[in-house]
Amino acid sequence: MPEIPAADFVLATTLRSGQVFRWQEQQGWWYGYLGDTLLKLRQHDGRLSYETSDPAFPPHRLTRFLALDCDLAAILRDIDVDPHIHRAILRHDGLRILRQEPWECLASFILSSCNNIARLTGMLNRLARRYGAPVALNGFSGWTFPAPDRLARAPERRLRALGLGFRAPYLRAAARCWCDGAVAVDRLRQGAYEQTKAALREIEGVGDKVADCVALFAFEQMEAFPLDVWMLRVLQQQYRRRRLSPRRLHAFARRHFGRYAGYAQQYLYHDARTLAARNEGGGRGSSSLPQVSLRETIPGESIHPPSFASRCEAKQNRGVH
DNA sequence: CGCCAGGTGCTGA
DNA sequence: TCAGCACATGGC
Repeated sequence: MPEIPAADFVLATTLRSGQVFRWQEQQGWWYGYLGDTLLKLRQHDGRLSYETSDPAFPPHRLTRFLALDCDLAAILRDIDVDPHIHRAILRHDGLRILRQEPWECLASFILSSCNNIARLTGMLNRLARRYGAPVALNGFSGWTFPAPDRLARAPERRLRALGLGFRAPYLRAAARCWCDGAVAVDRLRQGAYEQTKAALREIEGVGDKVADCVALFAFEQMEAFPLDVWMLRVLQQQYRRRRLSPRRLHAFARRHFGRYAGYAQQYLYHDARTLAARNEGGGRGSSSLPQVSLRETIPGESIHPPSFASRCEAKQNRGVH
């Protein structure tokens, strides 16, 4: 069985940190995809054992995907600028930002909007089963993620039937864009962050947040700082930046953390989510992060404004019957 | 059963 | 530049 060195790295933390959604652990092995290759990984003693469905799969492709060629310690030293990020680093050291296949990354994060990871995983797997290709490795079998031209041709109602909801037309539009060659994929890795993000935002259905995710997780733009509801809460509560619009929060975070802001984001994001999970068992709203909305909670105020999602539903219900 | 989920595009001020 | 709104659905 092939192996590669994997120092300063924690596979499980990395794969569970919300960058990828179709990897799963089974009997001590992690199964997932890199492009059309099915991979099987296990970490032990600072090394990584792996098998693949592709006999010609070169080891350096795995090294690249897992970003094992990066000096993680140096990156973490660079972003370790305050007590909050320091705590997150101590808790999740070994988490690395992957280098994903751009198309699957883009599609995944388009579908992530107003969604939770469990359901997103289901949506992606249903898409793969319906439009992808079967692939197997030892006892494990699955489907590769569909190429963009397959999804560009898929009727919107078929996509909706897979449970994509209002994201279906966004995904289709992005698939068309991708096929049309409207996206200069090769350039996105090279250029400056602003250029990459602007190019991604040209795609219909891609806004600030998804563009930052794809820039960071697929195009090695380490200063990209995806600002989702979790990070909004972190910045508002831990960093006491209330009353700032999302735009200004984003600018603050990039300034505060610098050239590896994306790494800081990922550590803070993962820390907030695992903290929330830890608090599930205990009190209800007693945990530090949940319950606060986009805009503001005034210190000492007992009433929280309604969250984004509940406001969405209130609107909907009003229109019913 | 109600709350929430790694948002985006459009509109009007 | 920013707030408010519609958009659909299921996991927990």
